[in-house]
Amino acid sequence: MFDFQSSIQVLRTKGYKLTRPRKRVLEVLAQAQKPVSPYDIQKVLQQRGEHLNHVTIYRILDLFCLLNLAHKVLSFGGFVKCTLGEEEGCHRFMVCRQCGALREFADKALCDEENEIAQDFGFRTEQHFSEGFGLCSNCQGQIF
Amino acid sequence: MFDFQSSIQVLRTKGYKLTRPRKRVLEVLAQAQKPVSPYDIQKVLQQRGEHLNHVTIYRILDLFCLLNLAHKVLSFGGFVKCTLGEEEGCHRFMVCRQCGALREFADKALCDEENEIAQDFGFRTEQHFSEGFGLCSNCQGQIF
DNA sequence: ATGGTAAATGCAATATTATTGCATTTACAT
DNA sequence: ATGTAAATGCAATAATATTGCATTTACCAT
Repeated sequence: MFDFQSSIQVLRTKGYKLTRPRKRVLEVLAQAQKPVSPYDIQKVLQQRGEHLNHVTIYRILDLFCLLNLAHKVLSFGGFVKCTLGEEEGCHRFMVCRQCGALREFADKALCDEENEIAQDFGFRTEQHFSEGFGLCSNCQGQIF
Repeated sequence: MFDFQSSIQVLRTKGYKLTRPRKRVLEVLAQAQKPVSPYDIQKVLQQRGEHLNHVTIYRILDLFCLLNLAHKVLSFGGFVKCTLGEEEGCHRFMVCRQCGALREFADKALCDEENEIAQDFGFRTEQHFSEGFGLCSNCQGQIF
């Protein structure tokens, strides 16, 4: 998961309406190479001659997060980005501090290890988020 | 790191003035059992008869994050909390979804593992954040 | 195809959170 | 004590987020 088409499937199968605004937001997320805020999304669509109320975008993003079609990330101001990961409750990102490029991944071993540590503190963890902050391959060579 | 006293040391040794507002914010962070927002901090201090301008609190928190005396966390709206961890560039939390209780920890093995995965994608990561979201020992027994 | 209906969106108002420039105050070195 | 850079306060403004309600739309049954 989740390209544009499979995201649409998720909406349909879970009984949510496939509306024009939802399709537009899905498109933007699918195309984005870095985290985007609700207002970023609005701007992008504006440029394509498509006006969406920001409230609508907020509500759509809430839904998408609920359905695991999108996530909020801490880096770059906690913006949102579509998920590429499959595993339930495991949402891991690496973010380039230079260009904002973002990759999502999932890793069960990491979750297991974190669960063990949590147990030592009496915690039972259900969701795992992580963000590695650094430089992507492109930006490593460059000098700024 | 970092109780109230050692945080004060960090400020002194790095040449930052030890002001009344900074001491107050440090106190609140040190006493907080869950992530607190800038305005949370303002309210707590208000109740103690101490008024701080919110701008000041924002600037103080910026500084504290820069000095690794505080961190921003994603859960509960990206609020801030003092750090308890030592390792450079490794900031891991577990957060109780019920009561907001938060524990910080650091773990080198996790960082190494994440670095390896990052390498496969061409990323070189410098900072690691993670949040495990679940239930603390207190809240596990309770039914809501 | 067409109409009924719940769901989704738009809009307006408002709340919350965050930032900036500049005047004033304060911690700290001398 | 006092000069000075650093820190804070204040006022204005920007950016982000939420709510209630009227209107529109997707999708179902016909």
